Amino acid sequence: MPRVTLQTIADDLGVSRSTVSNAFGRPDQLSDELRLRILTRARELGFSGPDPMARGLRRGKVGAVGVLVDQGLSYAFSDPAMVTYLDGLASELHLAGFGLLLHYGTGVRADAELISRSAVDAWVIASLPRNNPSVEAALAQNRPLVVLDQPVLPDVPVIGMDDEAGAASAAEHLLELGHRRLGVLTTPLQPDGYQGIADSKREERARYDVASSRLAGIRRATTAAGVAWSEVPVVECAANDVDTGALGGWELLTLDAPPTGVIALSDPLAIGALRAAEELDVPVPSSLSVVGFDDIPAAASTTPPLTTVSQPRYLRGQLAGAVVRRLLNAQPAEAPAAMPVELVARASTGPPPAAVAKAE
Amino acid sequence: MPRVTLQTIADDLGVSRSTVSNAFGRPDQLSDELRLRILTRARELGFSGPDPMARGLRRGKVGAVGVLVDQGLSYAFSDPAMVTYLDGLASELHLAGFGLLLHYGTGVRADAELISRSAVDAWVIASLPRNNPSVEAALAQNRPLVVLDQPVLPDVPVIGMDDEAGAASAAEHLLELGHRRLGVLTTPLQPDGYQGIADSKREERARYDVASSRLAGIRRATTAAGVAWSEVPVVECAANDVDTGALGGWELLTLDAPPTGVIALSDPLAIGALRAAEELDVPVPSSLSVVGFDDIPAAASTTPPLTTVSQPRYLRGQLAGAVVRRLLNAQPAEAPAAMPVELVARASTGPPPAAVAKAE
DNA sequence: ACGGACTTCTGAATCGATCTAGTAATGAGT
DNA sequence: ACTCATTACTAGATCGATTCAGAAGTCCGT
Repeated sequence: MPRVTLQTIADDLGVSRSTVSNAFGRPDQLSDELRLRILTRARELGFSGPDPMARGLRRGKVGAVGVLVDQGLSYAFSDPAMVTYLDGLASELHLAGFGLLLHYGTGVRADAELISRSAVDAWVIASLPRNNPSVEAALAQNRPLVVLDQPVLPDVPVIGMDDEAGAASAAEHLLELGHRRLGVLTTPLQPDGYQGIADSKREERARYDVASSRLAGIRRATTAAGVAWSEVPVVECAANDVDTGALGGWELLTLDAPPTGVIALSDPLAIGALRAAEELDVPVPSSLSVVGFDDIPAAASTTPPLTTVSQPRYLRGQLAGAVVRRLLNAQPAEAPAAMPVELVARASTGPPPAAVAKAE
Repeated sequence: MPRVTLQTIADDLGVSRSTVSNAFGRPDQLSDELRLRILTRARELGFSGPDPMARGLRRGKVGAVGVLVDQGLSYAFSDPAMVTYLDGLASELHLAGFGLLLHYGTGVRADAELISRSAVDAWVIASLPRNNPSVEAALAQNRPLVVLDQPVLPDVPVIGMDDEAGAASAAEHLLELGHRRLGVLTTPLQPDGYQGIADSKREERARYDVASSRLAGIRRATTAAGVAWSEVPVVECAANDVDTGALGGWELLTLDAPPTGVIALSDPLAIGALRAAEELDVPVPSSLSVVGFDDIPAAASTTPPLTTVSQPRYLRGQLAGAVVRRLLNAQPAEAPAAMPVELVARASTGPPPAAVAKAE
């Protein structure tokens, strides 16, 4: 049994294919009476509308925006901040009639190949490392493309925040409270699963721009306050989740001279640090202050509630969608200004313990 | 500047379009030397491979599987069980070269329209209510289709579990411990945002098959044990998350005759119930037993660790992917057997308090 | 020197729609 | 009665690839 196409219906009804096409796509081009007859007969014949592929070819649009996410889906979606971004993105694009085509941005050759073969109208890169073949593949398609967070690419709009300033404000918050002994818990710097102290070489070679900028912000703030960067231990966590954060927290808190203030580059890591502190019987905030990043919903209900750098994530997702739409309409997409960040001071931070403060 | 196509390259090199096509898709059809020349020139001209749409039209495949999720993305992805399903699904399909095209399955007319217009090779319905226009739209495309969990549809393979048996075993577990006063916390029965006691009418009209089956299982078990179903309060939660679960938990625990055993139809709801118990100073498990459903990762580390009905979610996602692949290869997809379920007894359940047990 | 078997490449049909330009018919205005 | 619009529909080119049937050339064995 051959497939039902516009032609099938046209022949059946004795009208031209164009007319049938118009019945679906341009109701004003034919009489209501005929249109109704066509639609009815189409339904009877089991025709569910013009073939999306053929229409896509002719029109030059498919109604899908490709999204490249890091690693596995569970990884991407176990990060609450990412979920919120994607939710904002999806809602905005959905309104404009686009679906989200999810692909792994692993950078593996076969995956990059897949990306080249994907029928989409535009691409959104959702927080990937630099020098990623998957990203190259998406770029090569010469379609509109926007980046969420990272990587920073020439001539590509990035929807990001002022990571450096945000991180600096987190550090300044602790410094102003009197902390001199700081520690950092960072999200991965390279996609290689490394866990542990990140030396300066590793820091320089970072392939995640966001982590890079945040570290730079902290470095700037500490240096300005007279705290040498070399004395700030940076522990890299292999994944961005609470368990891994707890691991990193242990590592920081069991150092010979443990920090009195910890800056985590994400809330899950910060929550992990809180857990580590609890497990090690280090009271927060009296003996240890913890600052997070992103202000995910859970941040408000930790014990104690987490001080964190807030950013409008849903909004940023939406903005990314809006920029994609502009680009698709061939409107210039002035690179949007970085979104504002704001430190939300809750109860996980306070002055350092007197003893340590005096020892300085 | 016109677009670069196979023809552009063919003309440039003085070969036929077919040969250029073969250079990309069938390396054995031409000499290595010519192939290399074509590929090189193509790269120079900024050609990133055959147009996916055109290829899709001709081949009848696009390399994308549509996924219909309930409500918003954040809703779908705030459900850890769903994320795990999708992860398994994505990993399986990814191997076969497919991306996931996410669409909302809201059932709104405009959305259903979008679905009809989507270029995909197959559909996966990820846990939607019955009588959903979006599902109809996907079905109408006459493409391979599988359902994850719900809705149950004639002639459509469902990747599900034996919800009734699982729920029954949860109820039996409590009954065997001696509980006679049970309460149920259910996920939505209808997609209308209702929160509160679900009467029998609402139960009958449920549009979520999974919740329906689980309730039926509990009913069977309680009835068999001589506990009248009409005496088991069923509180419906408007959303499947911890906060909403806590709300429902409050409602159950502040009844005139509060239950000593609560069966939650999902782990987030169960965790919410634990929180409500804590807030109300009801000790678990000495005064209250709580059973969850799904065994999400968080279930093992609640206080106390949650007794829950475990099911292989990642595996089920993969299985769904495998079934899609079979269907795409026109192989018959014998409806796969329902996956095994298993009650994992942890510390959130125990015998009912003596006083209440005696009172019965 | 001839038939067969390869290898390498080409021509043309085809996938299923959209869309521009144009035809035929009807009605309105002068 | 003649022009000019408007409405309702159609013919045919087009989007950019894939693929099958064959053409042209090369190599081999007899």
